Amino acid sequence: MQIRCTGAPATAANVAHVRLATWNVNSIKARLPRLLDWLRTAAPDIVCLQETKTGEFPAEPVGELGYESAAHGDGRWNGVAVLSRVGLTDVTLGFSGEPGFPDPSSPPEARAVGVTCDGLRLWSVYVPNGRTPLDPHYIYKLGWLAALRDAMAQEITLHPRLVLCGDFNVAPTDADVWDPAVFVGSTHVTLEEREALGQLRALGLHDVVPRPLKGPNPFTYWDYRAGMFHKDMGMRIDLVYASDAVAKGTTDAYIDRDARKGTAPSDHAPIVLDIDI
DNA sequence: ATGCCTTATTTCATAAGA
Repeated sequence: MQIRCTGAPATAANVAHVRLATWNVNSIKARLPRLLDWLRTAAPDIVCLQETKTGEFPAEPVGELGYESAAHGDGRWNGVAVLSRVGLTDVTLGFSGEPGFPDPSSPPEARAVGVTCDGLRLWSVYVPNGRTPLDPHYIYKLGWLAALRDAMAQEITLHPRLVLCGDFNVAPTDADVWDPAVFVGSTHVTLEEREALGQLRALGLHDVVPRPLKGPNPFTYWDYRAGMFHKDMGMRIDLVYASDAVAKGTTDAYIDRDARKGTAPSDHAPIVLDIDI
């Protein structure tokens, strides 16, 4: 974070700038070369990562670029992390009341990590997929989101500058999928899932919709198959939910679709926010 | 053009993704 000293009177407070990103990398191991390249060019101060898919986070190579890291991983699936070059403290792995699978009392999976970076409280989350509305994983997804809501209700009272971001595996509206008709009867678009997002927003969190760099759709995910990216047949399922203070200070938010191109991309693109505080 | 699926693992087959 850079501090711009204007020399103005004390009533005009100095403005701190931070560039924040969130990106489902679909394996940090497979994506490490692209992540490192992207860190150099996009120059984010803080990066929330999802689907790292490892218990052994590559702290050293990202450290060489100046980033501290906090990682929560459990092996083959899931895994979340945060990188920061503006400080990284108060790391919380998972949240109070977080359910597991198959039973809520099962050990929680590695799907949430909370950190504090230079006055911002951040949560990087990877919400359960749900598979289908008739699958036990769907009940798990709804229970996980309800527990997340309760945890964030506490967090926002403690941290007015709160950002909850990551892969929510829910498209907030029909405009957030390339063809709503295709998704009838599927997970990610049901009323219950969308109401769960509404419960998060009811806490005072704002859906910061990023601008696409091409075309009208703010999609963040495109299936690898059948040239979906090239036809812009995607979904907006990666979300940034920001408290008032953070949302009001956001000067830009965009989807870095270039990161979805080329050799060995993730199936998700990063969202980048520029924030003045 | 951006180009028609990818990942990790119980690895030459499977489960999972959304």
